[in-house]
Amino acid sequence: MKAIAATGSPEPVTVAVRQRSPGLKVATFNVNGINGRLSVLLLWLKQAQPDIVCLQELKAPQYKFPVAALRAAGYEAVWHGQSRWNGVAILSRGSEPIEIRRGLPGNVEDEHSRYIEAAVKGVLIGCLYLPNGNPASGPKFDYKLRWFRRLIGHASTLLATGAPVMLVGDFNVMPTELDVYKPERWIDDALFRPEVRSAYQQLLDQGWTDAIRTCHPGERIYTFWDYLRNAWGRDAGLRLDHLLLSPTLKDHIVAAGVDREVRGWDRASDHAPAWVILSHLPSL
DNA sequence: ATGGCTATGAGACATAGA
Repeated sequence: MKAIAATGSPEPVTVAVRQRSPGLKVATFNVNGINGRLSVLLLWLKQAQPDIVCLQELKAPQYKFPVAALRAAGYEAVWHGQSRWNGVAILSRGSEPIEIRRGLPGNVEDEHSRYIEAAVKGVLIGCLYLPNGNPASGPKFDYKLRWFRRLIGHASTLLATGAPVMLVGDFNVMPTELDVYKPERWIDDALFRPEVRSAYQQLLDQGWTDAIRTCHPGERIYTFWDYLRNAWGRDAGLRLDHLLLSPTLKDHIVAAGVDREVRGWDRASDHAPAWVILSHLPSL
């Protein structure tokens, strides 16, 4: 809301005017333990003021999600917790996300909490935490590839709806050499293996737009720095967290980026938040 | 190649992360 002084009035009259929205800010943040990281998350929410947030690696069972603290900060949430590992959530500022599904179709045996989907502020949001897959090769790598196949299949059905959709989260993939501080060191890693990069490319080929890369072609941008070996101090980073936009949304990109400084905070996650701002959409 | 660090759940260390 914005106060407008009506001209000609004897006194300033406050008129409620719907402020022109600066746009819809959608962010993703692998928090690496939502309870251990709560102070960092709340401070970042206050500073960054995202409208929609996808969280990964909650590392908390369903009942330990800090719903009250987030509500006090102005966010409603849907989440899929899991004890110790994984866990994903979608936050929405000032409105209730409408949960559409949890878990990807294609394997009822898969009990990892790695995907949740909700309708939020007129956009369909798929929040994902793709398996790490190390060591490659092996059963974990196979699981990663199978999970990726299921994601690609579901992504195509989402696109077929024609709705404004975003696939947002920790993809555990560096898409190109530009996304790795030292590509030759990562050739055989599950995050950079050709099969995985090619799967990511297949996703883009369906018609998805990588918001951060599109806004910053040719630029070295990272979203993750290992806790080990002073990776943050050396800027030895990886770009793992991505925001993919359906064709309807890509023409509305205003800006995209990474809140790098958050990685330098006390008790930081090993990931930094990444975000995109979309201009006002007709449907919103 | 290894180990370095950090989280969780447990109440020591095992396991996963990337």
